[in-house]
Amino acid sequence: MHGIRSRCEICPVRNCGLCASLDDQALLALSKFSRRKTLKPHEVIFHEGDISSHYFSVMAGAIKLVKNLADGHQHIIGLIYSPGFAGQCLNSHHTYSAEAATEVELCSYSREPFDIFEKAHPELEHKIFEITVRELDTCRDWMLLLGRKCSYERVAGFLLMMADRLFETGAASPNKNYAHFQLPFTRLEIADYLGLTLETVSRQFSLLKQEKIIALPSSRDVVIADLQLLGAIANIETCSNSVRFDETRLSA
Amino acid sequence: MHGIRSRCEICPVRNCGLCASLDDQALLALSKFSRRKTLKPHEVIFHEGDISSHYFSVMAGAIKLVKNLADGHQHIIGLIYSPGFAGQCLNSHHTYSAEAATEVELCSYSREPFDIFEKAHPELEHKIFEITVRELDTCRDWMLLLGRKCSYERVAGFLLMMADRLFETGAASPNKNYAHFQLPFTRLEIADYLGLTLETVSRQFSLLKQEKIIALPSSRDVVIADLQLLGAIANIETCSNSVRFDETRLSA
DNA sequence: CGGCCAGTTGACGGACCTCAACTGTAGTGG
DNA sequence: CCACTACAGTTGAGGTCCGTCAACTGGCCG
Repeated sequence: MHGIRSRCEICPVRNCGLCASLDDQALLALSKFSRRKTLKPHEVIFHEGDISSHYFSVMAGAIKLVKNLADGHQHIIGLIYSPGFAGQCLNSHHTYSAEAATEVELCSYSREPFDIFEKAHPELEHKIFEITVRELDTCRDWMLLLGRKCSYERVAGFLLMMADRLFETGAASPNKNYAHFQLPFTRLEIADYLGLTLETVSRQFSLLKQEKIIALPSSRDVVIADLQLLGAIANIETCSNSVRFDETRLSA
Repeated sequence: MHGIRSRCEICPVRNCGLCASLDDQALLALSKFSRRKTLKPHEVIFHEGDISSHYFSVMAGAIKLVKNLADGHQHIIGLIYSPGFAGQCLNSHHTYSAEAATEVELCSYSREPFDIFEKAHPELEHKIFEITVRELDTCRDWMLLLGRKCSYERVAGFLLMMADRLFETGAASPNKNYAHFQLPFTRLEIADYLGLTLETVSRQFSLLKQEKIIALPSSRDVVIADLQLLGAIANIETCSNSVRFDETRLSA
């Protein structure tokens, strides 16, 4: 019991995740049906179609939400970073899969006791509600990207999102015009997130590099040299309106 | 006072919308800062960037959520039918616009009193939470459509969604293999919803018609002749894998 | 009748996908 | 140490789906 208690006290997301809404006493009760897990990249957390038996808090790292297609391709419909929450709240079955995108630390909660606990703690449900609303907002932004933007803009949007992560976590200063980070994804994963192929993603990386908007010391090592310009590209309204340097021009 | 009370009592969504979570007394309190509105198609409910001052219940008809692009194009990121809910719950400003898709009856609530009221009525927040979770689910399905499906599949998916509406509202029997309904949207609106152009939408309608999967007595009057087949097309995993009849084949 | 708008259909070009060859890096084993 | 494999990533060639532009049809209304 004491062990559980102290486990939560040193939790990295005690004050910013789900649990931030709970006092110590409630947290202790919650911890009784929670379990900590560490996963390696690509380990499956739950699978599309499975019965939803647990909820998950992301304490460190990131997980990806995936819809699988019959031909082996997949589409990534969401990324959840720490502090984050995943799980099917109303359905009995999962409508998508989840797997570790990086090395991940999770806190898993058995669904039934959690649901009961949640009813007794409206502040917890409110917290999950907040998370869901934000998720819906980013999901709708992504719909615009998938529905209306060309590959160049999509990749720019993706890199911008990655850079924003740095600022959110305080790992970089938002008023600077550059950013530097390690990509935790392969070109294929990025493609599956952007609705493109890995070749197209690679080409757009190369273009951005040639335009000196980014630099690639190695393929996973991204330096954004001009964040403002990248932002302008990502928000360009239509592809044809944008003045951009494509392969035909470069080869001319 | 009595007028307001009786107004809610005859409300078509009293027992299925937001208010279904409330007893008569709470409903009376809510009605004090609510107002009923009727809008014609294309009337704007709120605009992207505006301060969010109201929430809305959709009592009859449908509204569309829209992101506008600089070039005059727009992308429809969601449709909300009765009974439904719209409004920006956490942000101070709207991140998208909303307008009447059909003739619409709304119930609008001033945001500040509603937020206070909601805190005192967890069952209301729970209801909104439920609606948000479902919205997120359909949003993620739509991401798959936008990211991975070809125009033929998208249009099939759209028509299927329209048909599902009939079954949900009880206007048709779900075990039948056909459906018949009036489209409340122009080809352009459908295109803006599917991330296509109106010409492409029109072509796919024509293809489906030639395949005798649908019939079009008039352009807005859709008869789905083979719902199962339409469903199979909509869920086809990749475009290239699908055996479908395209223009090249038809012209051969 | 003419004007207007929604919708259809055709011709053409371009962006992206497919297939394929190649490079670079890391790991394994002789 | 080098050969060999395996895999991520890059780059090229060619084809196709869909967007663009344009002409045409049909219904509606003054």
